[in-house]
Amino acid sequence: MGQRLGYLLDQAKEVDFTSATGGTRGKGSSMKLSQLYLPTLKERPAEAEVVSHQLMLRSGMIRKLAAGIYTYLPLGTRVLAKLNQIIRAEMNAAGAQEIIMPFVQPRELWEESGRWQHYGRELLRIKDRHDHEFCLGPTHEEVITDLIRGEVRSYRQLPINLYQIQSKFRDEIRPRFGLMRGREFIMKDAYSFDVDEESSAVSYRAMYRAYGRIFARCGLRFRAVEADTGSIGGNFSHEFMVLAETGEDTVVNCSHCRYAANLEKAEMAPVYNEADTGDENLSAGLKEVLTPGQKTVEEVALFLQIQPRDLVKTIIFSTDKGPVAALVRGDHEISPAKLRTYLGANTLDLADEQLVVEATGAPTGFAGAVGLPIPIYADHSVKGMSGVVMGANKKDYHFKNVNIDRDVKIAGFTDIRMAEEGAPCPKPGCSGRLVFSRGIEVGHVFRLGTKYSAAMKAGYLDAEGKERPAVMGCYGIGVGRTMAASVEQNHDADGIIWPMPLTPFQVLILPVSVKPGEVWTAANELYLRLVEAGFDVLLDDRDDRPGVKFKDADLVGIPVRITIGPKALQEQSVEMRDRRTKETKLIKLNQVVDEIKARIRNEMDEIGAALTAIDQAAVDL
RNA sequence: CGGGACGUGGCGCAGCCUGGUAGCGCACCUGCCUUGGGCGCAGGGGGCCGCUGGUUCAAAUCCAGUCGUCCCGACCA
Repeated sequence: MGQRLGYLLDQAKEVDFTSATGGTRGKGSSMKLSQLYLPTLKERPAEAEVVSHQLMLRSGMIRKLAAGIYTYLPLGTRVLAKLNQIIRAEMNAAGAQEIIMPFVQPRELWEESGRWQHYGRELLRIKDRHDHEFCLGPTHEEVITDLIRGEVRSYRQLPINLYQIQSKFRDEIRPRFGLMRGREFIMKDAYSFDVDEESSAVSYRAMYRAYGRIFARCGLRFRAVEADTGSIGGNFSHEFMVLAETGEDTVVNCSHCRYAANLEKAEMAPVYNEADTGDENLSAGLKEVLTPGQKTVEEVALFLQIQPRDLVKTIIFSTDKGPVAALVRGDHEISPAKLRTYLGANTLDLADEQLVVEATGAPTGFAGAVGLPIPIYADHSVKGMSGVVMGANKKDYHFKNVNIDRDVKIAGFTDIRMAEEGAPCPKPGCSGRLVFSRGIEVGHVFRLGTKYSAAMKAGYLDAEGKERPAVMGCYGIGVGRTMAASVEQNHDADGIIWPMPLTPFQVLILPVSVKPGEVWTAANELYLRLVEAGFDVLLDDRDDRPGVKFKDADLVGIPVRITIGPKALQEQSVEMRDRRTKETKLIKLNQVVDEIKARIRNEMDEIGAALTAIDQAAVDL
């Protein structure tokens, strides 16, 4: 585990955003490709499915050791170092302090929080030689809370915010997609402790803002969205999503206002059942109809010759507060996360067959809300529906002509359906529509409240001398995943395209020949000059054919490539190529430094503008 | 954990159905040649065919078990 300290080693320099040049301070770092451990792959490794995984393997950034466990090679490590540098700068600026907590954690701590039982098989448990039980830390709430409770006694010592950049281990059911979902992965995690909710909200806003700055400084296109808190607990959270076509998550945002949420959480302005079913007579009474073996909405709709929207689905869930039923229109999807939040339940799972039979008296597929003895919650869109079809709680039967208001006892109407693209924005007065896009979750901020501090007795004495639990927040960034997300967002058919702030090197010098001669001499002179000027420079001094070097250059994705060939050199010129735009231009040797500076400044100015926008935006959380 | 697939030189794969000599491309080594987009020619090295057991005169190939890996689902930074 000693190598973990390696994260502290930081060769990457701080990029100076304030300088007019947008360049870097001091001398740049340098490397000759012949000395660099850079095993590139021509072919796609069979194990890699997603593009970031393929490209990071092919470009020699990472190698797999076991399922979901990776080594970072020199180039990957350089990217990590730059990313970590940005994270540290922003975390420190936001008032957090860096620490390093143990990776191996004792069972007792996890029993105190109750998670030794609840965390499940994701928690990798091990025994030492004395048969004492430990786990590999999947997260560090327990350790940090233990640390704090030992030292913090007074409100005068709060607030405090501590963070670390460390490996975590989660024995994922199915690791996949390379760094996107590993079992061992690097995470930046921060924990804040405050005297009360109000102060905790201040800490939260500081982190929210810091996160925005971090991802903006990485040069990534991202969005902060409202999110569900899931099993970590708490009641308020945001996810930071890097936008990429290949993202696993759906990001919902408003076409007009700044509303944004993840799919399971996204709300819609209530739409009441505007579509009357037409033929059905409102006064018609309930009618039982035979629907042998017709279980799904599609089957029943087809069988009865109606539209799915004329049906109401009844879904049974088991929660820590007992079984409940949820009602949505046949053509709608339910969001379990919304229901769980609405109920204030800790757990909510789809009922198994046995519970469905117990609750409804019928096998799955025939559940209905009429006369159902458990609490029933319905989506807004169900309100006022009449003449609809619903399960009859009896095998092979459904009801027709159900009138919700008349026939069903609803415990509450609320928004529990999955948002749909084009639905009206939930913000009052906003006329926008919901738009969907794809994203990769790279950061998540939570307000935890006192869940852990209360359970583990991390309290302090307030001004009145009264013992109170500290109010916590926790804030994570998937560091390796952010790196992968950058590749997902920035690549083309030839390889990676690094954003300037994360790139392992800013400039690649590619002499067409390394035989003694003018080309080679010019390449070396330029190399020294660019390093002196402060750039991070890689020199491809390998004695290979130019084609090989060009292919590797594109694969690895250094943003600026300077090609030195005999013809242009006659004119005291070299070729400068922009990896992103593929623009190529001849520039004079004595212009190279200025041209590269301009190129870097160009990209940094965009980032600067994004930062300004973040700083000026109101954080109305 | 349920469903699917795959383990054959460093990488990508064929061979397996129909048992008998382990093969191709890339990479690697030597020499020549070439030098602006993964050149060309010649020579060469490297594989317990994931592992264990069974069937057989004989197993990469058939059978059983086991381990590993990947994909789809339920979970997550």
